[in-house]
Amino acid sequence: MAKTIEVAADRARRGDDTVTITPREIAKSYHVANAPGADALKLFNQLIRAAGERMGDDVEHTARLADLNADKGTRNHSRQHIQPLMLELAGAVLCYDDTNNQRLSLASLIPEMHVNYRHEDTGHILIAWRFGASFRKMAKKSHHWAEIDRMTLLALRSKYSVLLFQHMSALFKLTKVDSETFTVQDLRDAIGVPKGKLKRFSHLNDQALKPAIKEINLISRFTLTASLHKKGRTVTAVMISWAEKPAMQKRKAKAELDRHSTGRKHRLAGTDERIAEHPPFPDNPKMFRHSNFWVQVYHDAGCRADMTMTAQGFINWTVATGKPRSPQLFFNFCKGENTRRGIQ
DNA sequence: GCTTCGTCACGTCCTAACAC
DNA sequence: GTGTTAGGACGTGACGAAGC
Repeated sequence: MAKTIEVAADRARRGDDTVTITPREIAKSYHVANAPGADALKLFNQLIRAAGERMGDDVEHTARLADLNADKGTRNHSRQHIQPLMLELAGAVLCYDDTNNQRLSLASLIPEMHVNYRHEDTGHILIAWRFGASFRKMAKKSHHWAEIDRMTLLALRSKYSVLLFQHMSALFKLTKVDSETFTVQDLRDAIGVPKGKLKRFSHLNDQALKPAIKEINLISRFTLTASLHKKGRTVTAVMISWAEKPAMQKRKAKAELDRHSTGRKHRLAGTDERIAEHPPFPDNPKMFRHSNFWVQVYHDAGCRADMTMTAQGFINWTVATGKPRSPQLFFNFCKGENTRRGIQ
């Protein structure tokens, strides 16, 4: 079985910047005391990715702040802005319970970070950091890796969503299970609810769990469902199950990811009906190939007919029939194009 | 500088289940 | 039957970031 750092190296060689390879132990079997906020968690994810196959080495890693800022979904960090995030990461404690060896470990995630702003006037700010010894040891030994969809993770807004998505990403690639049951305390630990906060389950559910699941379901390629296990009226455990979305829903999630986050709250609540759920179909067939969303539908349908002619055909068909130019109808139209044009 | 929006935490009220 | 405890729904306010 490939080691985590080998998989990270492989992804780096292939230039795959859509995922972050992380030790599954980090994504799942640990929890973070003094859990940082969403921005700091995203920064941590970016640092893991920047370190890549060297995440297990006792070296000082470096990255340009401009490169970190280039990721869609991150705030445009300045030196002043990144300092509190570094403080949050420095204060976060990794709690790892190795149940096989019955050993509980507590360790700093990132004990050392530096900002080199000597050349700030030219826009060159350099971030340098070392991962904590426990993290490095875990990364080196790890044979289980989690593939975390970076675009999705960076688009999430709350820390509860980020931590839940990170935790669940460690499970998505497992084929034999499709659910995980948490005790209420385990769930609090997994999503980083501070001690003494959201004391009642209803608060935890309303303010952390439900919004996190809703947000993840809107923009990721998986659908999460939470079921409550009760003893009487008291919730004793929460089962979270997951399923990969069908192609059409994945496209909707991708389209949401591509849209600006402003107004996402209303789209989550379903209260903003003015905003279309997909970009309009191009009026000019020659412009069709520049519309990523519709080109993706064309490919998903397995269409091998000429792209411009297919777009023109679909426009003609909607004009003749009065049907809407919806993704579902275009998907069906594309599927029929191979047959109509005699393409095997 | 003001407004808007989003996150987070917590309070209140009502209802329902449980223990005695 | 009654008191206690917990859940659900709803509302409010503090705070910070982004947009204008």
